[in-house]
Amino acid sequence: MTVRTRFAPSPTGYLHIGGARTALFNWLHARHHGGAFVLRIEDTDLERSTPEAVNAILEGMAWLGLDYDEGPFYQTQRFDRYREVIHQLLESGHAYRCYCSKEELEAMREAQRARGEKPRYDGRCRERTDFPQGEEPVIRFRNPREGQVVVEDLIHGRIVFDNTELDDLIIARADGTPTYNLTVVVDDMDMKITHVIRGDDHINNTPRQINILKALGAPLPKYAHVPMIHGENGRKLSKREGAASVLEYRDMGLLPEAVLNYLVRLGWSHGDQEIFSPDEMIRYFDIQDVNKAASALNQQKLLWLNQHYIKTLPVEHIARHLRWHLGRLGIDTNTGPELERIIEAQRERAKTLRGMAENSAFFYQEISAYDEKAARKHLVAETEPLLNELKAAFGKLPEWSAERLHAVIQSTAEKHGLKLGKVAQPLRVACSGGTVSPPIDITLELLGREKVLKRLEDAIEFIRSSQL
RNA sequence: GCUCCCAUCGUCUAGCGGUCUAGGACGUCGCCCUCUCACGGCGAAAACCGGGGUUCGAGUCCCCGUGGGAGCGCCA
Repeated sequence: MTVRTRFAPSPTGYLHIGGARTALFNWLHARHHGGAFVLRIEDTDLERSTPEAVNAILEGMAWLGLDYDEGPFYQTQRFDRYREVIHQLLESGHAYRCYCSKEELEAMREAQRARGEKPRYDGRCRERTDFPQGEEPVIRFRNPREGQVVVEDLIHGRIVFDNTELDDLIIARADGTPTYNLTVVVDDMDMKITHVIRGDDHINNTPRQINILKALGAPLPKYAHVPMIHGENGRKLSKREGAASVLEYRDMGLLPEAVLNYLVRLGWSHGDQEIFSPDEMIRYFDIQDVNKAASALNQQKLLWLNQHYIKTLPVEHIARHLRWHLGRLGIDTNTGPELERIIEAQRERAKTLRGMAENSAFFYQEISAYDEKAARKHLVAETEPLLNELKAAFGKLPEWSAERLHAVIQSTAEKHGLKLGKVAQPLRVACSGGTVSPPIDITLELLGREKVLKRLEDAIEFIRSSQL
């Protein structure tokens, strides 16, 4: 039987890091087995679902490169089918109408809690034969009252639930709309899902879903419940430390390759290997190797991976992403050096593409203001003659190359009995606006003679005017 | 409260009864390289939650405890 997995987010928020990993594992499992990966949007909660969230999910998946073979399917478009199944369940006696009011149910739960019991529906409408007028009933699934449900989880192993722990859950609301546990079951059945890979917060839903599946006479999928992801502090994921949209990771300047690599290593490993290309992930991934314990997010490692990919991915590939980030900063890359050359010069000193874009802005646009501290230290009276001298020498250079530039800087430093840094730093501040840039000779070469001379002139002017 | 899940360095993890004086990675701390920031190189500190079993032998299996987490909605 061919493997079929699905990712079934509810569009009530953005695609966060935990959801992204669930999607990734489903995708990997399907790809590894040459099966199909289905995307299903669980939007039955009309109140909380939004089209923006749907878009964020779709966009996030696209950015990560998690392509699906079928879907996106929307549950709101399948209400007729759910109604049909609910009827079927009613007909076969696997479901019944419940006329209990919300207040009544709340009172019941209250009493159970007071007795130290687990709150659950006691089945008081189970055998009811009268049909009160007025009240619209909900439909409940008639859960078996004896025996056990055994889940053979691919990650956790055997998990056993007593049916007495389960109650008769609502499968249709009073307004006739289906609830989660019903729609999941119907969809997984109809879409012939063979492997349900989801967060382990769903473990407790599994026996209920299995019972419904059995009542429907449907084959049972295999289950794999992946551990949760916690925030940096080891506690529940909060918005600011990763629950944010994966699109925010994109905006932050991360490469999808890095995010994917980071996510796959959260709860899964292949010996001591740290770096995985998508192809390698697909080749080595086995859902059974996934860990059982929750793992905490570690931004440092994510950034390290990002830097790794910035350093090693083909320059043209980085260029596509960097251009996008420069664009966001309002920078037109036609006004300066070739982007690929910037990347070669910058890739070893950037943790994020956004940082790289910011640090490369001076190649394309004028320096709006010198870094204050840097100017105070390097653009001072003592350095003015130095800059003057360099400017004159640069102006006469027969060839504008890093080698020639380096020679000039070197000899200037020697002539004044200075270490290279004493000359390089003022130059750097004058030409880049700050104290950080690629090696000075390369920076100058990339900038071009015209801009360098102009900026030296501006710097000299700056020194003079700040002395008044 | 009840049910279920989980437990190796700060973090991600290797380990699937002997090869563990517990390996790798991020981070941290030294040293080297160096025109800035970085990259890189070398090195160091750092963990089997506790207690009982099983076994010739336990990080690895079982039980209990402790500590985390999830679920218990006419949310998904």
